[in-house]
Amino acid sequence: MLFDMTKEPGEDVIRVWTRLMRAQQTALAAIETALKQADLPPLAWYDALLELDRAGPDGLRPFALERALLLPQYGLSRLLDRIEAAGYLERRPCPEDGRGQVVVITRSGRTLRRRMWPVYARALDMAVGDRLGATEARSLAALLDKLLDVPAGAG
Amino acid sequence: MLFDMTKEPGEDVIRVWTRLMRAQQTALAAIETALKQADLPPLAWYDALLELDRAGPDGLRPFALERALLLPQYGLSRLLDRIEAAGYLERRPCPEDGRGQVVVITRSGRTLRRRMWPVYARALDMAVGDRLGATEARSLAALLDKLLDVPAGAG
DNA sequence: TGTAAATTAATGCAAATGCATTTAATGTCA
DNA sequence: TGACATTAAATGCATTTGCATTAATTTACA
Repeated sequence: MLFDMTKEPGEDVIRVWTRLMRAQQTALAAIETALKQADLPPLAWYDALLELDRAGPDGLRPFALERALLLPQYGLSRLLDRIEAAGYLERRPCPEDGRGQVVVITRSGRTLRRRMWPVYARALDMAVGDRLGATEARSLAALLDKLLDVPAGAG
Repeated sequence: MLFDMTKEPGEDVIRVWTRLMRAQQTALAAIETALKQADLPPLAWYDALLELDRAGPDGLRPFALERALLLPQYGLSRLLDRIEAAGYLERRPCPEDGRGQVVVITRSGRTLRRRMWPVYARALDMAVGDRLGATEARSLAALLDKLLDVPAGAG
């Protein structure tokens, strides 16, 4: 038999799942609320700007960003539309590939990211940091790691 | 000083946060995909139907469901619209409160929930159960608990 | 009792998301 | 080289979400 269709997730698995959903939702909501109250854009903008800032003046290809942020292709395309319209990034034609583009953060994009960070950081600390000791944080990170997709070549 | 505005989340806190986001997103996507491929409605429908099934023939008030499912008021109102339109629940006027309603699951709602469960369960096991040992699952659940809002009266 | 405040739920409208398709360029290989 | 498959990114359209407001009670209390 290829699959055991009758196997049920145990109590503990369900407990992990419901808490995972709720913990993420709660922390995310706290962070989004903090950003909104500070008149700042949503967290997704921060994530994108951080990647672009790290990438430096050479920028990033959208498909790379797509994978880094775990966004669907059309989702990223439209996120970039909005951030670009606000002036925080530029889309340039890609010299090496006529189909593609290179996305580069602007100066005001870097400024925005720096302004967002303290708000994000404080909310994150309240939602996560303050609730865990150092050992707990390390254990939790390690356990969550097991739920992430196994890197190619492993297994 | 009331707040230390300079405090930054430590490395480990950030690691916990990014993994929390990714683990939840990955597992949720796997479950939603499995449901969709089986031509079943989204997970939110399951959650609502499960609560209503548990509540039995007396049903539940929308504001109670709202809290159980952590949905915003308008979000729940519209989720109920859709599930009701599909015939899986009924909204009845509430005898004790003229403003409110009582939401009751229908027979076909109970059937749908039962049909969804094996699909949900198998996806959940692949995303979570199979990746954790029994001890790990218990530790993870306990650690995630610390991120949930402290019950009233504690602290 | 009568009036203000609070609670329950719906809804109009704008913004975001999901899906499928399209456009344009690149890669493959007979 | 030329046809076919593949990849990069955008977009039309329907669905869903978010926000603010509204409508209809019910509760509080002066």
